[in-house]
Amino acid sequence: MSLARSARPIPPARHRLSRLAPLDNAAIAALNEAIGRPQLFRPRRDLMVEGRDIAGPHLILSGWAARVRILLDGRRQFLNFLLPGDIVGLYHHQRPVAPTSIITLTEVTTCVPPDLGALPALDEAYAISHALDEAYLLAQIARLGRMNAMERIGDLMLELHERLELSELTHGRSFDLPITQETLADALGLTAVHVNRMLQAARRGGDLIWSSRSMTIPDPQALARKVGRASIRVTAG
Amino acid sequence: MSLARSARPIPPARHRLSRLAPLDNAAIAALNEAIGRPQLFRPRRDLMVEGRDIAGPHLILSGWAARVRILLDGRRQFLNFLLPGDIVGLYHHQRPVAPTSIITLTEVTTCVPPDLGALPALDEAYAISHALDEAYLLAQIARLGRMNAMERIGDLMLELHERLELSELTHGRSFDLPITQETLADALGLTAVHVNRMLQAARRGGDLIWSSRSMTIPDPQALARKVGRASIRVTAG
DNA sequence: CGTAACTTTGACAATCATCAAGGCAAGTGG
DNA sequence: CCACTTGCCTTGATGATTGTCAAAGTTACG
Repeated sequence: MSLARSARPIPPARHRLSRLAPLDNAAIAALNEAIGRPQLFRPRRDLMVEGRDIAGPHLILSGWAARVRILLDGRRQFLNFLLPGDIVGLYHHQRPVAPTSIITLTEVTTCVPPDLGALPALDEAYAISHALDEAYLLAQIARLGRMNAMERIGDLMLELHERLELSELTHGRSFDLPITQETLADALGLTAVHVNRMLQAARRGGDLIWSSRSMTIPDPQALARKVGRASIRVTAG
Repeated sequence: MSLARSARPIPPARHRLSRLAPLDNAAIAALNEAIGRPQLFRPRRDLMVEGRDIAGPHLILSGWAARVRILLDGRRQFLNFLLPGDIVGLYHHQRPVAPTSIITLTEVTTCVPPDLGALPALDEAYAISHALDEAYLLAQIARLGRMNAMERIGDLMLELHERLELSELTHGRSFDLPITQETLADALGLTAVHVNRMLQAARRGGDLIWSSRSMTIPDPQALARKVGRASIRVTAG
């Protein structure tokens, strides 16, 4: 079922990183070796704690995690979701400090990505991956700042579908959404109650169908038009 | 007056980059040379256009700019502000594409920052600068997602004060805020009318005093406590 | 079978947006 | 020096969106 699927790691040759930049044999071998030493985390564990030195970077192999910020009175905002293929904690400077905590939402496996600067092909993939991360953060800002609840949900679902597709983790127009409505609310800057109502409205409108942890977008193009969304690119050609 | 002050470039030796990492003589010389070839932009000009190849990176020397995203129906969201010392368009990968447009808010001077990879000391400063940028984007997400109008304004003003202080562009508890309330609204995900009301409430409460393009924070620490804000760090030690 | 976590529903309240109009200050041209 | 325009700030009335609180239903799982 749901969790089992999201827990299956991506085979190295089909790994998202190899989609972002062509990897030579040395890079694939290094990646393969890294993937061979996975680390397992249970749900609701910290991968990183805001303000602490970064122990080591993580390459997500399976499962969902999220960067999170918690306000003093307990309000919680998820800054972005971390999906298989994503990299966190890889910085170019000395003694980096984690800008936010990272918490696992499901069971997660990670590995330590091959070092920066060792393999040019991988460095290129890292750079593109990083640029993509930035682009998605910018998208999140526009979503929270200028979209209403319905648009936020549609836009985020399209984004997740787009990102999961890069790792072959979609099933046509559906994908596994192994999180609760409360988690979704914390990512969208809404309350769980309102997310619930909007999801029901979206189903009535034929825009989104959510059931048993699986999300279906019956007509992605129509939804993209409706919420005014363009897919995200960071390189030319 | 206001614009004149914000148009004075930062002397290289006191430049924000040299605050982020110790620069050796070679780095300072390279920076100095770059600053010697400034480019001038009038207000409301594009420094970069979303989706286009990045012509060249910019190091902001004076004035304010902003990354912006515009929705199909014209709604506008400023993603972040770009202040003197900030760098944009510097990527590690081939053929980068601009993830968002950048527009000048005031008169702006920029220069082309010295190339990546040429000087280790500068590379370190770039990396730290980039990590700071990311941290401020994350702060913007939390602001838009989970703070109310009053908190957003207070938090943003504290952030701007903190950032401008790094370049010695503050005057004690005041700083130049050379933008309109509508621009502020587009950065805060609010309407200009509501920003206006909240600014008045903030003045009545003694939290913020805005007049003739200058912002004063009578008691920054008290305000930080009130909105639950911690200052931002990206390196240990 | 029972418990805990999650989803759903309803009534009501707060926050913020919208619309429309007026005021004020700076600059422009007669 | 005075009308006139323009951009920006301010105010009021009203409404839509979203939050809050509380309770009941549902599902997963031991």
